[in-house]
Amino acid sequence: MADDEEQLLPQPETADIELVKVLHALGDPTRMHLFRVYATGEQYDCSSERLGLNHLHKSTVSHHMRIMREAGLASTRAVGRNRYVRLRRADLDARFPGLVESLLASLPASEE
Amino acid sequence: MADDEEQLLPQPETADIELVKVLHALGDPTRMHLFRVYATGEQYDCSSERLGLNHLHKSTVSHHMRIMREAGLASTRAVGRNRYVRLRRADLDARFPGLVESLLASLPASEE
DNA sequence: TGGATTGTTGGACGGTTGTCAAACAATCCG
DNA sequence: CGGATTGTTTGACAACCGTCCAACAATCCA
Repeated sequence: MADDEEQLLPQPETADIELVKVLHALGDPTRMHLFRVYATGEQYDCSSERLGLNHLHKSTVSHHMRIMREAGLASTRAVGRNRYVRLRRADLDARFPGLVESLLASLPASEE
Repeated sequence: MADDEEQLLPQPETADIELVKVLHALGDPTRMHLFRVYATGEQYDCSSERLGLNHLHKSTVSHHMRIMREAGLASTRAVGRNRYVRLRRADLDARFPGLVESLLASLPASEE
């Protein structure tokens, strides 16, 4: 019954992204992992095995996605049954110049 | 009974500072406020009215100090009854180049 | 149409957190 | 010495968080 389905899930405006909320979102190992994965610039659907979250329940992953979206870190595009998530890199760079870059540079070479 | 009292409270080695713990510590409005205050480079004792935390109980302030110290953000020097706290700027810069700078640049001009 | 797939929502549960208050410890000083 | 000062520790409590499960909704496809 789908027409031309493709909608962006609600997210804060760039100007409304708060640093404390961003840091709170990143202050969790799972979401920090997602941040690193998303930073490749690619998009992922939630169940992608490339996310490396196979040990977590799908509802838990959905929960983390929502936290990151509401913090302004991630953008989610709904297409059919899938959700394509990407890092809001340009928006974050505009609001917090240099932050994402230094965060990525601060990550250990290998996570596991 | 004090001899030549001046001891550094236990804190993680620079190499042991973890990014996720740092971000978790900063993901709280009170500690983010302290981070900004400490970033001036000065030192403060815990009860300083310059901290702008007069609305919080002293034990609560002590609690936040401990979180920041254990995360590797702050260093506390005990002198007599006072605790002189400062940001571990050099250590943080060494471990996470550019991070503190971009965080400070990302803070709103006026907090309140 | 009807089963399979994908993700969200609600509830439940245990663990963590931010806060205050009271008691304590250490220090300073008159 | 003994009271005042400064900060820590412990306990309590409500709120929040990460997780799972079950139920649900929406979509895809045979």
